[in-house]
Amino acid sequence: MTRFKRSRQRDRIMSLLCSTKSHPTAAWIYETLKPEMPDLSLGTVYRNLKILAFQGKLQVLHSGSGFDRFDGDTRPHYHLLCTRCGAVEDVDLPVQTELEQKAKALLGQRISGHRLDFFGLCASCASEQSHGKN
Amino acid sequence: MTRFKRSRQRDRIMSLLCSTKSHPTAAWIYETLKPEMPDLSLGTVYRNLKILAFQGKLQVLHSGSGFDRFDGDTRPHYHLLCTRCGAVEDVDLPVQTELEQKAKALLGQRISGHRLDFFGLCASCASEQSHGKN
DNA sequence: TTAATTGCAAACGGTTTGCCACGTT
DNA sequence: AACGTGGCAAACCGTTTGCAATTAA
Repeated sequence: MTRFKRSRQRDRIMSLLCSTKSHPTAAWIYETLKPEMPDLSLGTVYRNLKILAFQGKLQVLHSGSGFDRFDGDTRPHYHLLCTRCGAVEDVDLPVQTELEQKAKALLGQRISGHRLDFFGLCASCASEQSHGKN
Repeated sequence: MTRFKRSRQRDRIMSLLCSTKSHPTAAWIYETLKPEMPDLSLGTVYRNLKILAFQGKLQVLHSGSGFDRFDGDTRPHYHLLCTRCGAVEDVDLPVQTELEQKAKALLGQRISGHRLDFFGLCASCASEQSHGKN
């Protein structure tokens, strides 16, 4: 795993990730690509996601709901985790750099980053709820 | 699972959790209690952690490092996730309520909470590193 | 030609669960 | 007596991995 060769599968996984804002799971990527790549295997999806993460071309999101999600947007940004359906939505709040300053004031210079996740309802669950169709 | 009965095992798991700030894993709890409760099983530890979480007597921390950690301190507070050894440390930064206000300004009233984790070195890894004993 | 990549299926590892005996109320 | 709980072991499920065949460079 030192010098990577290109592969159809990896290219396609990356382009799919860049074309969506849905922060997909490995299973969703697999199922989405399966029709156009009938031989694709789930192991290949996982292997390539790992390589792409290692190359810094995607972010892994450990949402806590059991399975990981993957984000083709590698810029630091925050997320909303839907407490109803598990979806992940971007929150376009500027990165709050002062949080790390405050933490450093307490713990010293050993902070290297932070993650901030909001909990609540994604757009679609919120609209369903307000329409009373539970 | 409607009306709980007390049990030796659950009481002990809870008291152990309250006596430590180490945010233990289920496996650590199991191994720590095993000497004094030789018949204890890991399944029982998991079952009781789940019940205690349901009762709101502990917090589950999805650190993202594979296994969950459990926190007997149920007050909202922040954590430092050690990027070297996986340990979890408390960060006594007051809860930043304005973060949710800012998020609500962007997304509307569908935010119900947030979690903020810092990444960096725990106290013990930081001191090892500064002493050059890598 | 050489070494990374793939598909497949088996293995992994943290967590959950079915079963039946036991303990609590 | 009624029913939650415990121990045990098997099942679960997202993810990883060993292997032989394929493919990129």
